[in-house]
Order: sequence, then C-alpha cells, then structure tokens
Amino acid sequence: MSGFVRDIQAQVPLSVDDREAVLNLPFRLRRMDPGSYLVREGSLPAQCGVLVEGFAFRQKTTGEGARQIMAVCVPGDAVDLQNIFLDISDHAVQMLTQGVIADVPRAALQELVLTRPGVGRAIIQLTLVEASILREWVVNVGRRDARERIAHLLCEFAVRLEVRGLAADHGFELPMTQEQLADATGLTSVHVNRVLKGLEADGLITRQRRHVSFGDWRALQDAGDFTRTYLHVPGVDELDHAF
Amino acid sequence: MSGFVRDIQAQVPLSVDDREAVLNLPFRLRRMDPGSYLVREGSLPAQCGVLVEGFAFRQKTTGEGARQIMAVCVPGDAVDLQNIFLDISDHAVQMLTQGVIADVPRAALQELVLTRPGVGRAIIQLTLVEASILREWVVNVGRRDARERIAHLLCEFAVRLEVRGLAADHGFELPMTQEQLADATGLTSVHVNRVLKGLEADGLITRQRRHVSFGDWRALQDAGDFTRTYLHVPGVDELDHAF
DNA sequence: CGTACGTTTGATCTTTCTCAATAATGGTGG
DNA sequence: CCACCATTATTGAGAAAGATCAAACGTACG
Repeated sequence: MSGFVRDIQAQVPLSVDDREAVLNLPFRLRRMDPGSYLVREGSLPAQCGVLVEGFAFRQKTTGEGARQIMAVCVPGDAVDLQNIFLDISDHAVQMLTQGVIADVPRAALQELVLTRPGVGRAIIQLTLVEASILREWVVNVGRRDARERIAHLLCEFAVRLEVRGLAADHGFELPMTQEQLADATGLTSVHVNRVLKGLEADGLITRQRRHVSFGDWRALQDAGDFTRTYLHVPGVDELDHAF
Repeated sequence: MSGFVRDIQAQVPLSVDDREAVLNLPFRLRRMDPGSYLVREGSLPAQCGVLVEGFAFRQKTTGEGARQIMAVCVPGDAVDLQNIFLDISDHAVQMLTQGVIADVPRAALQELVLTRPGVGRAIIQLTLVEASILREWVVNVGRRDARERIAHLLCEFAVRLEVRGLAADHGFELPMTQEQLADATGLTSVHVNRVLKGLEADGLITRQRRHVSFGDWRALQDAGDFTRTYLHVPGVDELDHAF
C-alpha cells in the first residue's frame, strides 16, 4: 500500500498514526492483463482496488454502442473510491496495460475513512480532485476542438505522471492506442491520427511508437488551453521549471 | 437547513443525532439574483453555500472564451461540497434564477463531516453522486449527437426534480435559456433551438415559454439514451409509474 | 413605448465523421 | 529465425452534423 500512501500524501500529509493505519490495511495482490475488468457497470464490488502498477481507465458505453472514456487511472490511484460508498457501479473500469491491483476489503477502508478524520479528509480530497478532473473533461470534450482536446489530454497526462515521478524528461510513454485516445476525447481514431500528425508537423511533439516527447512544452500547453490548476497539485510547478 | 437534510436523507438515512447536528449548523441566508456568483473560479470560499431556493450552475470558461456548464444545482444541493476540502475553486458557480442561499461556515461543516461518521458517509455519498453525474455528462457531450444530448439533459432534469417533488405532472419549468442549454451540451444556441423544435415536432415534448411537458416520456428517454442508474436514486421509479 | 434579451429562421461554410483501403508493428507457432 | 495473423496506424475521398453569420421576430419590463 505504500504507493497508495504516497499518492495520498501527495495531496494531504497524514499523521504517523493515520499512515500506519492505511499501511496496515489488509490487501491481496492480483496481476491483471490489458483489457481485463476491475469493475463492471452495474456490479457491486466488495473490494476497493488500488492500482499498484500499470494503467487503467473508466469507461461507459452508450445505447448505440459508442464508448466514452471518462478517466485514466495511474499507479497509486484508488480505483474504487467512486464506488466505495455507493452500491451500484455506474461505470466500468478496465486495465489499459498489464498491471498489479491491490484489493482492499471495502468495509475496512470504509471504516478507516469514517473513523479517522485524517484519513477521511485525505480520501475526500482525492475524490474531489477526481471530480475536478471530470469537470475539466466535460469542458474539454464540450468546448474545445480536436487539436485542443488532444493537446490538453497530453498535457494532463504529462503533469499527472510527472507529479508521481513517472515521466521521463521531456516525454512519457503514452499507454493508449489512438482508438482509446479517440474514446477519451469524443473523436474518431481516424481524426486523432490526423491531429497527432499535425501536432508533430508543428513541432509540438515527437512520437516513436507509444512514446511521446514534447518538442515545445509551452506551445503544447497553449495549443491545449491547458492550465494545471484543476489538478489541484500542491507545490511548485516542477515540470514547467524543467523546460 | 431542512431542505439540505431532506436532500441528504433522500440519499442516506441519518440518525436522530446526526440530523440534529446538521440542523443545528449555523448559517446565514442570502437572497441572490440571476447571474450572480456563488463561487468564482480561483477563489477560496470560507462558506459552503446550500441552495435553499432557485437554481444554479457550475461553469468554466476556456481560453478562447467559450463557456461550458458542467452541472446544474437544484434546491437542496450543497453548492460548495466540491470546494469544502480543496483550497482553490477550479470552477465558478452562478445563479440561474433568483434564489436563496444558506451560507454555512466551512469549518463547521468540515468538522461535522470528519467527526460524525453518519454525516461523513452522507456527504461523501452526495459527492460521489455528483461525480457520477459528471461522468454521464462526459459521455453525453462526448458520444451523443445533438438530439440525444438535449433529450438526455431534459430527462435528467425531470428525474432530479421529480425526486425532490419539484416537478409537476408530465412536465417542469426549465430555468435555462437556449444559450445556457447550449453551454451545457457543447452545442450552439442556434442548433439547440432547431433540436428543440425537432423534439416538439416529433411529439416528444411540448413547450410554452420555459415550461416543458413530455408528450411521450418513454420516447424521450429513448431519444436521449437515458437510464437513471447514474443518478443513484434509491427507491422506485415513480416517474416511470406516473406515465 | 422603446430597449434589451431571448427565440426563430435561412444560407453558407467547416470540422469531423464515414467508408475504404493500405501499411506498419508485434506477437506466435513452427 | 521466419512466415503469418491480428492489431494498430495511416491515408484518401466524399458525406454530414453542427457552426457561423445575419436578420427578423417576440416579449418582458422599466
């Protein structure tokens, strides 16, 4: 659970006791393949999964069968906070890559959250940050054009990974296919491809396989109308400094 | 605060003690005009406002000046739960109509949430339901066409109002201009107008001024690809029964 | 009664989607 | 190590949904 704790503490400091309590939470590790489900729509999970390794995403399917991705989970994220106090999952969570999940019994985590104010506060904050990201996604998909959407998504990813020390200098491994990128931005994979080539042609990014590097971080942020406020990352703007 | 309590209890039952504690929260009433701000982007509210009367909406503006509405608040909603544990508001909240706000001191509500498990659970659930609605909005704006988006929004509104006993039979007062409808669905007001006329022409709704009635509730739900699961409304499907 | 705001309508233009085909790429069994 | 298959990425041409621009029409309200 140490990744989870690090993740929590990136948001709020925990007291020694609270930290111990979280670290002592019982859990069971599970190795997951890409595409496997962590949560299914309509199910009632008895566990709250914490992503130890690998990436996952939240997803819903419309009546017509179109898919929309509403969130990408990175290592350290608690995947089921959204469900822990609700009884029916309104969306599915699926692995993006291979990875490892730590399953924590729902009841144990619930109790910790409700009885330890420090933990409660921390978990609530994590939930609220997720909601903030969702709001930004509504804006992204509702009011930005294709190029802005993609650029914005890339920026968000870069910052979130960087904060956890998962991004190499000037770039990162993007664990999504162009089709998944399309499902996250409300576009077509065909169009995503054209936009990516456009960003590359303009020198904002370079790509080799799934690896994306920022040719011009400042310009990419401008192209994506990106400001990191909504991520509620405490502390300085390290990524900006690095460029 | 009784509206707030009712709102909470629509989601989770509260113990007598917890209910008392919430009812005894200090607050100050304020009358608000349409368009006035309850929260500004970037601000740090010292109060948590509860909407006693009237409607409000959450909103963000892109760099290019386009506006996106991410949520509509109805009477009983706590407007600042999203901000109560975060220090900078990532979005603005504005009145849609005239109304009354009960300002509760942030610290008092925080304490209640953290020290009373029953209240904590209730507030967390309210927050999670809001997140669930946000996810559905991402889907709505990302993967549905204009007609579906509008129909979906109307259905959501109808159900949320109905649950609180604010919807008259077979219809309700829609407190939004077509421009605001457009900002909520990622469309243009011109196009919203055409879609509304289309829905009307097909007999799914009738309009007189801001009043919308459902000509065919079932068909409207189908047209909007609407299922109420994501609203996490406990209990039966009264609205469906009424038709 | 005039002004401001909201609605409605028409004509034209863009962005993005669709359909379709071709090229890479990675992994697999032999 | 190589041939083969299944994904994924790339490219082109035509179609469509929705945006934009512009104007007229209502209606509330000071």
